[in-house]
Amino acid sequence: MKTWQEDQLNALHGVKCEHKLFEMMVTLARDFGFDYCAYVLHIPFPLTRPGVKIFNNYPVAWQTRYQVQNYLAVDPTVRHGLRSLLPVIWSDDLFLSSREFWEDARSFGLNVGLAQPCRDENAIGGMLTLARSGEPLSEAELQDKGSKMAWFTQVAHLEMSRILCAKTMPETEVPLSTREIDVLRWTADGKTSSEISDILDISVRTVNFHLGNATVKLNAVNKTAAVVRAALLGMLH
Amino acid sequence: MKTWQEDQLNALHGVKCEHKLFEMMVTLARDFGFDYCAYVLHIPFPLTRPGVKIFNNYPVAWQTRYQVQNYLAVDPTVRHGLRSLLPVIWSDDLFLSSREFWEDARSFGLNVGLAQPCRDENAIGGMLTLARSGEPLSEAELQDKGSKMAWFTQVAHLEMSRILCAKTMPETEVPLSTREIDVLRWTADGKTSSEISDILDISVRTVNFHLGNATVKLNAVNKTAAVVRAALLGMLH
DNA sequence: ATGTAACCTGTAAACTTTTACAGGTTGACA
DNA sequence: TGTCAACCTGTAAAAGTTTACAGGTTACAT
Repeated sequence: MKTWQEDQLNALHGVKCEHKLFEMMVTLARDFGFDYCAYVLHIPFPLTRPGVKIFNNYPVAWQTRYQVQNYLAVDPTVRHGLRSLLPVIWSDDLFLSSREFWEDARSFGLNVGLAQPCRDENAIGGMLTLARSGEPLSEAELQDKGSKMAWFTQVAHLEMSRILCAKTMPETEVPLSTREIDVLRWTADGKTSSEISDILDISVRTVNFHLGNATVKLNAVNKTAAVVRAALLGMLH
Repeated sequence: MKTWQEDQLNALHGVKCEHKLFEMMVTLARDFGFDYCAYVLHIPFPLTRPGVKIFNNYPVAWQTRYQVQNYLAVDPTVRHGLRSLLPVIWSDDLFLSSREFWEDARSFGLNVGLAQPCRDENAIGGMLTLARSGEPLSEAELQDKGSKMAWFTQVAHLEMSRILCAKTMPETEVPLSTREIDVLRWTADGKTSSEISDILDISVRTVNFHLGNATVKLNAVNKTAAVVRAALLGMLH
């Protein structure tokens, strides 16, 4: 194992293609002591059918099985990653409610693993899983690698989400005007158009005008959807 | 300097009081090689007047000066932390647009520092700054400490935000019912009550009933504010 | 058995949002 | 000088939201 340095992470910066980026992550994972590497990206739009992208270098047979059995819906690490930012280590305990899944995974040589979730400024979630067939995780290894893995996850996630956001959600790139942001912010706090017109000292018509423009820019169907998107994407901070 | 171990971070877990927690962070920062430590927590509610909490052990004279001059509004590290998750190192470049502030800070012995932002599941932002008067930051030190600091920040932030969320936003603790979440989710995607009544096969009255209950639970004034809160707080994931 | 949380439904009036229409000013920049 | 982005304004009808009122069922735990 090479010395695992931050330099190697810097190399991830600016990569254009998500597959190329994932290949680099696989190499980093190997240097880090893990044969397998998986990345799950969670784009929370639309909220009722959020997008999930999965990259992994697991055995192809397992990849197929995971999809056929729809294990994504069962996988406790994925559910964990949606609610927490703390790392989890694969264990019998973790897979209590999905024994079948866990046994199935192990039959494909996926014995030892840990997963580190993270978030970015746009409410987009990511989770890096590192795994291997052999050598169990020791306390010493966790001590040494825990924080590095969190950092690896964060850096990889920022790059992945940059690439995939631009590709799948062009509206995140459209800049809102100052007034549009003002009006959305007050709307997010529950003010009506007429209240906002008083606050900003403009007419109700103008408030609705800016709201309408922001709604179009954000590719939303009404102000509620617009304001949720803008808020989650961090445009109102 | 003691060996800086993850164990020490685990000790942060479960602390009840934010001041006690910050004291522990100061100790960790010292062991880590920095005399000064500052933590900024950003609670994005209401969006038009977000809450900011600051903890630091800077010289008292500087703390006063920072407040009197309202440097919070100028401080480029704070602005950076609101938009990015990457660390920044204090440098002439960073403070280009606020030379006065930077010179003032250095006159109080704040010469060397770096800041690491982070986010949690609830859209609450945090930023840890570590600083000292002496020894400049070397490449080797950054290599060694970068990922540890990110992890330190993350762990400290989760604890801080746990403590302060419960204290300042009791509505984050109130659990929403399944139906309330369903209805809020569809609303967040821009569906009207009558569309949702078709989707869930319930009456329009019932949709509005759940929306109303959720609005009260979330301490919001209307469904728009309710849905933004729920979404930012991660309740709709 | 009694309570409790979650769920479900109706009506009506007052208010707010959405969507058309149509028109204007200002300041920056080439 | 012309173009552009950002800003501003009006009216009116249709659709949606909010807030009262008032009533109900079901499942589960003490």
